[in-house]
Amino acid sequence: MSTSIERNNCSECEHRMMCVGAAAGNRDASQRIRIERHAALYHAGDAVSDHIFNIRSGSFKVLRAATKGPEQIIGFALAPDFLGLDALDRRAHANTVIALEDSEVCSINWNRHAFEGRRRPVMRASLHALLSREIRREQRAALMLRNTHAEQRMADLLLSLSQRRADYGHVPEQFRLPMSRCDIASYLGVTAECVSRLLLLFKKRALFELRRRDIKLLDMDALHHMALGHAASPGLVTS
Amino acid sequence: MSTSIERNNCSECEHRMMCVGAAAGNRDASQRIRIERHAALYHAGDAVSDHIFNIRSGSFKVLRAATKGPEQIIGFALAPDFLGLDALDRRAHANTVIALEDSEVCSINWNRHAFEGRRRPVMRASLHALLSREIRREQRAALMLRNTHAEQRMADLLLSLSQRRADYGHVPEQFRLPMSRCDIASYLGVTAECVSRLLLLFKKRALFELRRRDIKLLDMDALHHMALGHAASPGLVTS
DNA sequence: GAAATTAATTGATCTGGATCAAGGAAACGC
DNA sequence: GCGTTTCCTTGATCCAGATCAATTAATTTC
Repeated sequence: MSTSIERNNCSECEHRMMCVGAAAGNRDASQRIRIERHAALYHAGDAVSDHIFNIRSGSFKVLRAATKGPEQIIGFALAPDFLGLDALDRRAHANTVIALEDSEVCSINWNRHAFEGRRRPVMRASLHALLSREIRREQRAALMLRNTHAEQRMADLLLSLSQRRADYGHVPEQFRLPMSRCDIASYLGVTAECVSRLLLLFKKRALFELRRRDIKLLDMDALHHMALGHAASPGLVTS
Repeated sequence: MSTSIERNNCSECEHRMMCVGAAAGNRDASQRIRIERHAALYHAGDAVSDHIFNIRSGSFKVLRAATKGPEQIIGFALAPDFLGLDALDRRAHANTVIALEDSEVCSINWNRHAFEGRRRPVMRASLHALLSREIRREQRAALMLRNTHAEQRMADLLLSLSQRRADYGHVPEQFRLPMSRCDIASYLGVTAECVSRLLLLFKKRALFELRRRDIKLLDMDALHHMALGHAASPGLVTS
């Protein structure tokens, strides 16, 4: 459960096209940080530095230390997502971020690059864009949660994960779920039992193949249809 | 259903302490816009100008034109909230914003003030802060929706409305709900019937007085307790 | 101000998912 | 390797909230 830090040369970084750090054109804009599975990038209550984090590889869960009972997962972050955008004006983080697998992030001093120097319009535009996009992403997540049927939520999550892989240039229909069933349940606002049964049901309907955490989507159209709330067929119990 | 526009002098504006427009110190940074009840500030699909909107009086509902069925409400906005923060990097709005009562907003050209001139650190800091805060607000809304029990969600909404009034310097326990039961239902992700029954139940438990849309919170502690998921007593049916 | 809409309430029934309760299967520790 | 822990699955029951159906109360409209 340790982290290691090293210098990073943004101008040679493979992500420079989509990274604010690189947009600043600054060679030492960022540090690369390695985080082991189950380790935290930061905890709720930790002091906020002027840094945001860009995921280079791996995945994370973002969670709120629950007032009651178990942790509540408020999101999953995959490369090339950003973390820490919700705390730019805060002294302490409100959420905890845990690596779901061995991961790497770039740490970017946004404050320095946004304000220092007289003109960095690209950089600033990127930061505004990032923040605005993050707002839309959260809105979308909330929309998903207003679906009363767990089926719709699950379909939405799977498609979202698939889409994000596609955006990153990976094959969208086959991947490994980095999170546990329990994490999925918490994110969707349902119980773990419900997740288990839903996955079984979806498998029976041949929407995907699933073995442990390896999934291969077979019928994306049906998933899309389902995510929009058109109940496909009977329910959980019936089949 | 019309809107009227007039010039606004930020330096004399009563909201200048909490407004980015005023932080820019620019006299003609903003326009004041009056919007009648039921009129739209903007519709999904409308072109995005370089403006964000600061609510000076009144209230709005933010909704996504639903793919299926009726509209889905993704949020309520009250003075002194901002609108349009989710579209800074977009050409078209994704959401529609409708006034719940006759309202006034200031329209602020953020792009101009963020980039033009060589130094407006306060202004930029404000915009970043606004965006970051909006992300946290959305995260909080999503957290509310992960509560499986409608009771918790309702309690959370009422407290949120109350809190926002308190933040704005108004009396927190007595106010008028600007939105319909139907809007509340959509926002909470439950049916209108459920909202109606919940309000009745809460009233029976003496958590508040309610006549039409005028509410007076009596037991804020109980509401807080409930919002955290500690079921107060029996359920909807029993009492 | 009466008719026509629309919003809100109330009741009865049904069901999806929670909850309670065991088992089984990987991963982890030594 | 074996035991331990954690994760996941499966079954049975129950209940909160959806759905269907009607009635009542507010707004609009003319």
